Amino acid sequence: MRPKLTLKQIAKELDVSISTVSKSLRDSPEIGEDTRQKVQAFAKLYNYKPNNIALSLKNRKTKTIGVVIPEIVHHFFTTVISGIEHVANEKGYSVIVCLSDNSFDKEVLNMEMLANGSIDGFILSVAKETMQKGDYHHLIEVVNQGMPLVLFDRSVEEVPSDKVIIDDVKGAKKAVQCLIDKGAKNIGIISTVDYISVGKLRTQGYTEALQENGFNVNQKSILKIENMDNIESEISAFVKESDFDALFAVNEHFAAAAVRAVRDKGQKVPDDVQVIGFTDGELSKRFIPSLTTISQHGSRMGEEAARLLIEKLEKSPNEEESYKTIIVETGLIERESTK
Amino acid sequence: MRPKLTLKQIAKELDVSISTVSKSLRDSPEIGEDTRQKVQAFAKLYNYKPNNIALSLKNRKTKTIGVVIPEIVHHFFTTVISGIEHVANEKGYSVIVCLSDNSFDKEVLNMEMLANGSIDGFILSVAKETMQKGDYHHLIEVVNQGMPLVLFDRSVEEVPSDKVIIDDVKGAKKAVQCLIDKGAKNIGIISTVDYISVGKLRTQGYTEALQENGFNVNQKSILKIENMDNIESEISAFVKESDFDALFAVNEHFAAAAVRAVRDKGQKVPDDVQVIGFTDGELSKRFIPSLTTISQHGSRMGEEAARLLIEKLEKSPNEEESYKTIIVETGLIERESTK
DNA sequence: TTGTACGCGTTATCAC
DNA sequence: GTGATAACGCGTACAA
Repeated sequence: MRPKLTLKQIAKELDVSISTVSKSLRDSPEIGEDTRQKVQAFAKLYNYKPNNIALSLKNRKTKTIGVVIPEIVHHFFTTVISGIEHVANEKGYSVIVCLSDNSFDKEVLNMEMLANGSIDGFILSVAKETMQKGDYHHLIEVVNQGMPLVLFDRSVEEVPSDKVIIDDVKGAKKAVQCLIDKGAKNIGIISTVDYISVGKLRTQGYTEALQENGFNVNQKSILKIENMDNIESEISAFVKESDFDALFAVNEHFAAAAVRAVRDKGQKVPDDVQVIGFTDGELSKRFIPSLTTISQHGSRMGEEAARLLIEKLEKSPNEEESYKTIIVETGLIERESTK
Repeated sequence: MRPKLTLKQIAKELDVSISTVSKSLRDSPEIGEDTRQKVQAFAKLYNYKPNNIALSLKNRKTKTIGVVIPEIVHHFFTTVISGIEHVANEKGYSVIVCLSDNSFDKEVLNMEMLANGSIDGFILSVAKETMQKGDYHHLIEVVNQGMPLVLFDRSVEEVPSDKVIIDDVKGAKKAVQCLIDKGAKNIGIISTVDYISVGKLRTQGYTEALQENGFNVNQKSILKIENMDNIESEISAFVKESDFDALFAVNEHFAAAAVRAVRDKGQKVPDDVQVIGFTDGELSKRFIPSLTTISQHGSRMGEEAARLLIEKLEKSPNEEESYKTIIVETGLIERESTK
């Protein structure tokens, strides 16, 4: 077992001073050709790499991005991570991923842990419980400390920061309009409780789209799901209750469960009931029937968020502060679950 | 904007020495009651937290685990991350996640980046390209440097390290036996190319199970898929070619595509053709018909891997070296895609 | 051309 | 009881 090499060891080995070694490796012109060669050869031979921790301490920069997300099982979040990773690595940054499990306490804890020097900036999507409480002082705290923060997807207005979101209202309208265009008359929505911003906004888009097309909005056509534990039965009951000819689900799990509920009721998708989802994941693609959906471009959101963060990290500190909000366009992917 | 507080600043503010502050905060008995109170009050008020980077440098420990996985879109890997996160956070460790994108070069690069002081140990699943090349010297290198490494899922014998794997052969046999027990006579397997260890082992299990039951093994009943890009058409052609009454797929994407291929052929699942998958993900659960599958317990694998790693990190260095291999049992989850 | 000294933030050891 | 000093590994301004 051969432990990592340090400048000090090289210096001792070659019988020169530490700074000579350091300078040689950084190709400083102060150092003579021959010593430089010698040192570089030695370093290469024994595969010297500077210690990141020491560099971080010295430069007050870790070249690491902290990502905090509510859960990783939603395919959407994994695509976001993938996008973040992609541009981060490209620019020489590492990515620390922490899961809040949708818990306020875990979110706070994770952020404290990371904020104490481990990272240069945050990319975060707010936990469900945090939105429910409406308590954002841990977020505001980090930006006050001068640590850049980019919020994505589940964003909150109260926090002054860069944001990467999609236009949920517009996306939802797109979905509902699509259903209407295909002849739907009685459209139900399967959404989340209102304190989840995206659920609220998508419900709003649904409502607006109906109104703009001269439809009535019936509260019985709106299902708001609180937790993911037994969505099957909730959705099944909801579908049985009314005579829908189309359903709009705010995520792909809901959409898949909706299809099942329709079939359990003895109806067919898309012939009797059309179904449209939100977020384009593996499930939507592989499902039978494959699911028409509003695509959220998770990896692009991740890329944008990373770009935004790194831009802020690398700009000179005397530039004036300004917060951007990037709205990633949604798309409509038509597949088998609509006519 | 208020930057982070350091010991030095507290010392200056309170007009005492740095070491007095440090000791006070660590409740050292050498310090007088009143100064200690004063310092602690001040630190609490301004929310002092020691700088992780400085601690890492001092302690030669980062309390961070590096996880390198081939891809994150496979639901299996996300559950593993989730498991790792879980026990790591519990024991005060952070998790850095890096994606190799199944590329040898990215795997090497990521590992080098992390190995230079950023982390205390690795949890890794080998990239496809790496297995193909059979070049593991970057892995061997890190263990030679004394950095603990735990391999999971796609493990390789050549590397001396702890391992967390499932018994792929046994799992596959379980799947095939299940099909045979349910009356299947002509079973096809949809697997990956042989250099992916799990694909090879599961194919082996398939073969053994058939032989043990007195069936012939027909090479035309074995499909080995190289890349995920157009599995649909490959699987469709494979299914049309033969007259299978059951299919065993080595992951859930293959299984879902198999169901579709069967239906395209005009047959029904499970009535005409039974289908069984491997890995229990969202897709298998939500699919219609829901998919019978061999469960891989990804999050348990992650937990075991993290436990193994942390155990090694925290044991005294003079203990003798030994490598454990933990085999996580597979389970059979029967759902609608089998009779 | 090379080496010395300092600082990043922390803790441990030793001196006062 | 309190404070100065060294050390972790590195880079750099400055001195020789």
